[in-house]
Amino acid sequence: MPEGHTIHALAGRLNGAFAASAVAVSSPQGKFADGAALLDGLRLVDASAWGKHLFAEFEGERWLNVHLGLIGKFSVMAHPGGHIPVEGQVRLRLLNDSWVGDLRGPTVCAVVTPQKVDQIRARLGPDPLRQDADPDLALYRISRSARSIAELLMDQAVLAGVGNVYRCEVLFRHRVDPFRPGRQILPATWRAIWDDLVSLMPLGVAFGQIVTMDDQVADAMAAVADGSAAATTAAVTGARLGNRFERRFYLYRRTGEPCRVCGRTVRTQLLAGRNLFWCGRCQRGR
DNA sequence: TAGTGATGGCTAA
DNA sequence: TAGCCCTCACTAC
Repeated sequence: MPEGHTIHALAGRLNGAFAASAVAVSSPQGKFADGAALLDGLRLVDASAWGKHLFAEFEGERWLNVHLGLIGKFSVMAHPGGHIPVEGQVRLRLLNDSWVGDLRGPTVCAVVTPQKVDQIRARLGPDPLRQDADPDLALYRISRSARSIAELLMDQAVLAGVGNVYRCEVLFRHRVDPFRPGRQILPATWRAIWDDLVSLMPLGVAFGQIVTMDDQVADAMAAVADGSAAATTAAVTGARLGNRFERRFYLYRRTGEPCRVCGRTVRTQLLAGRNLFWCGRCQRGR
């Protein structure tokens, strides 16, 4: 489920398991053998996320850059010691005395220089999950574009970390017509969308699932406020996440079903190669 | 049990 | 625009 929240949660898990320790790095599959050799035995300084990119800094200014793409998985689990069997195509394995991290099916897995890290970050838009994000930079790009707001929200150079689910759901939450050109989006509308993402996406990180429906959002926020989320602990121990809330959205993958607000049939259309879902009645004129 | 689509994005053409 | 990565939940049979 790799939208940005997944990668931020992953960075946290990697830090919890490996930070400040020397890590045995290998490539059981063999495709990353050269890169693994460059990192093997080095100490992990810090892992962080920017949008859907993961950056893990090792000592000696060597950075691991991972992008999960659509089907990639990176599992981080506690292990009892001894031999840990390899299952499937493990591109990268991180290992210390207590933890094992197995990466499968990524689009990107590379050792890069600090300069390259800067280069990748420079081409990404602001990430609602980062403190240093500047929403005005995204607005600048949106307000000068004739492309639809639905396309712009998915363009990682405009906004980093949002994928198809958050895109569909946040446009509905603000009743914005997904086909409206960026240049016709009011700054106040953009600001409301941004602020909403800043509220919603940390819930995705905390619970390991995308939560966008008002009732679930309220429950999730209450759980975070009283400290009972405990998702970080669950993540580090390898417990299964994403089961706390029923998987339920306003629109995403609900083609043909009634809109939960007005009852009109949820529509879908391929836009820039991805399925867009929207309500033709609720999302008009904004 | 086999088949399919997907919460991406890079790269070659 | 199509292929690649080659996982995993879900569906149809």
